[in-house]
Amino acid sequence: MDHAKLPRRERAKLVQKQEMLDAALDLFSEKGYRNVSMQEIAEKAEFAIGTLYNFFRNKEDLYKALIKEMAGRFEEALSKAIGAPGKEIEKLRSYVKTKGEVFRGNASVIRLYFAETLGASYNIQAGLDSELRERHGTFLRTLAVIFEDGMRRKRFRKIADPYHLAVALDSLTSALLLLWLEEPDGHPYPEDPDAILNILFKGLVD
Amino acid sequence: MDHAKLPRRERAKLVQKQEMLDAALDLFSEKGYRNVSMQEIAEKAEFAIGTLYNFFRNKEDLYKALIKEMAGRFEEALSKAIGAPGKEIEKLRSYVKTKGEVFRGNASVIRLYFAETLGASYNIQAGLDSELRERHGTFLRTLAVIFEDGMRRKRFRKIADPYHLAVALDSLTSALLLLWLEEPDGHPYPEDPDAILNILFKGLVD
Amino acid sequence: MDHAKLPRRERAKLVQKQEMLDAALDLFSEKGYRNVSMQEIAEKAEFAIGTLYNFFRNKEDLYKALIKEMAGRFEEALSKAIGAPGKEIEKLRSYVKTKGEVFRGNASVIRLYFAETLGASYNIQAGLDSELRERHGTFLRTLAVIFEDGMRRKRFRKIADPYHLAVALDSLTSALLLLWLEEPDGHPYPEDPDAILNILFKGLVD
Amino acid sequence: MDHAKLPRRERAKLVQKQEMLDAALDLFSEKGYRNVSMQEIAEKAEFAIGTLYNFFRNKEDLYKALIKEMAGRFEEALSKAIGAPGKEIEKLRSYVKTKGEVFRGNASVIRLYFAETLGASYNIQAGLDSELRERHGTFLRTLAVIFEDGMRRKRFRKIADPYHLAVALDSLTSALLLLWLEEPDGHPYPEDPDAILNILFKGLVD
DNA sequence: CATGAATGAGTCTTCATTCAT
DNA sequence: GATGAATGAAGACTCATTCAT
Repeated sequence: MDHAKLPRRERAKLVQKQEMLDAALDLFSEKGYRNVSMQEIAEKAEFAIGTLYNFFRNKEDLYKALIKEMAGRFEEALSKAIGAPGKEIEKLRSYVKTKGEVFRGNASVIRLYFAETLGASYNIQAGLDSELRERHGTFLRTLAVIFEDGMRRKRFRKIADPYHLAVALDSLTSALLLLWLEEPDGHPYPEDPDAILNILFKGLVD
Repeated sequence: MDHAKLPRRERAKLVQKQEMLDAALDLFSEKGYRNVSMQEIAEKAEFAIGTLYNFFRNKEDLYKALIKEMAGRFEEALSKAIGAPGKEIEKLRSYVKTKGEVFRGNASVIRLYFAETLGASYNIQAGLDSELRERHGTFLRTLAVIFEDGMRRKRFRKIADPYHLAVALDSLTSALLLLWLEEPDGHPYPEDPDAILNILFKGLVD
Repeated sequence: MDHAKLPRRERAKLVQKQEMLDAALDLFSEKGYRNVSMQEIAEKAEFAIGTLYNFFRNKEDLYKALIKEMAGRFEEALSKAIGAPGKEIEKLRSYVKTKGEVFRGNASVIRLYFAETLGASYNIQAGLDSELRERHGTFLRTLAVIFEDGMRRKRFRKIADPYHLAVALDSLTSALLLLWLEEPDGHPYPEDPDAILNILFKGLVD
Repeated sequence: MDHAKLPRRERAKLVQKQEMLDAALDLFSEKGYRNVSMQEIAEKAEFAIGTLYNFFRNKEDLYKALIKEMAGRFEEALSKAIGAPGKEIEKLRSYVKTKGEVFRGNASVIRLYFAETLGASYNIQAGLDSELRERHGTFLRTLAVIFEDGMRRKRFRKIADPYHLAVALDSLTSALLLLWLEEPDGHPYPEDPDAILNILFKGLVD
């Protein structure tokens, strides 16, 4: 993120690489891995195809770098959101809010992110897949800890397994974002985090 | 759905078509749309490739038929589960239970189903996509009606938008099934539906 | 070699395959393995490139088939030449004569044959290489047996290791053929086998 | 050949050029012309690829320089061997011995040498080819002169065309060296030159 | 003068689709 | 109506060569 001190040559290379990744992200987001050719990416990024191959060993390599970067960016933002000091409830509100902001600001790539994250990718052999799941699992556990903390401090009732609660919150927000993605007008992602959180906070029958 | 009365010739054709769809489902589930060739499907189904093309106009056509059939089968089971007469709570329990059973019994194809259903498919142009979403939307609205009914009959508290509740339940169960899919031992899908439903039924803070 | 009894379909396939091999042989002979593209071969054989790949798994496969066939044809002719009953001297004469005939009748491919046979091929990984050498080694041993027999029957003097004599005759005839290949007029391969054999038969100093 | 008197700058350049040729020789010997990239050569020689192109106009140019140098080195040694004063028989012994020594000391490049020399190179268009053959032809004629001299001085019987005898000796020694190259243990190149020369010196039947 | 990033033509290979038998 | 051989467009990747720094 902070390349300020690199020699000019190195900085230029990073810029180029980013241009390639950006072009690739746009195309993959729109059409999916197998429906985008290296030629296309090169053209969109305004480089020769050979230049692409000077930066990435092959198509898969480029894709992996892309997904990792994207997933990293997203999860960093979310981790930061739940990492700030404060009560558990505030962390959850921050999570819901940030997730909405981050994803709405990157609409074009969310589908790609979910495609890789939700266990439906046939594009890449082992490796990326497992790494991504690993990371997502770690994040879920961090989220679970918040529920756990809340329970220990008697702020939350022990209504369910904390990990299940983490999964519930994660999947619910993702599902709402996907709905919004399909029909931005029909299914707005709520501005008020509590509109979502109340599903967990308040009981239907209790 | 009911082929009993068709002339023998017609019935034989349906059997053949089903054999092709079965072979295709196996392969697509395992490797994804683009990583399966028509040749492969024909071989697995033990037909000549030309015969495949007598039944399906092209690869995409075959795929669409497949996904529709699969989604139809799944949603039929779920619709039946929530359609049986009974209290709302029982319907929800039945939904959670049935979803677990149906999906665990079709592990190999769930990934494919989610890939198409969760908004991450780049395989097929428009058409299937929207139809599938339409159906899923319809199902969600049916589910929402249950929450609405419960609220109207004062069995559920009005803690949130019924549609959001439907999305919540749908996404939560799907997420848990996906976790189970990745690590069948580490993340079992709960036998007791209430272990999941309590997340909605009982409030964390209330 | 004898396809007369095959069903018509099979025979047609063999004909096609042969047409491909013939086109490939011409091109490889002229330009070498790496300087010939599959596209070129397909065009010369008047098939689509895909058809080529229906007959040969890949370029290497096609090349191997080609070299094997060619080497087989050549060595069969030579084996036959030295296999006919008769005195050792007659066998050697027959060998020298036949080698001249066979190779002069296939001028365009000799270079390719020698390239693969004389240990100078960088085209194909292991496999062909060793198989070809194996066959050539076997042939040399058969040739050596003739010298051995001659010695045992006191028709030849024991002037050297029979295997060395086989190598000598084989390499000498090959070298003369290569000279003739370069300059057909300047270096005719002798009509009279004895012009060559006398180098072995009569001693320079003895 | 003798660079001692050149200005320092010039001498340094020659050293660089030689380093490039050495690296290239290693690689070409191992993998063949088409299977070695300029990048690889540059890396092995520890120069930038651009520098390579400052010394050689293109890949073919580099290859030609290489082959010429190598062939030159080999034939110089052999010419020297048969150029020393002495009886014809001694010259031939010296040739056989030297050829064995030179080639055994350069095992890794012999294949390359034979590939270019034995008429099986498809790497280089016209030019090198003919020059190399020219030189080899010249050498063979020099060798033939020895046989001729021996005949004129009644030391050799006139059993065959002197040029054929030269070809015979050249090809026989080469063939034995190639056999040794394939299986250094199974086919040793004889220590005693007469083991080879006797094939020419003593007659099988006479 | 050395450097090495950029270029893009050229190559092998796959596979959906057609159609003569 | 079934067959499967033939087709050729399309795609991933390589590498000799150039040229701005």
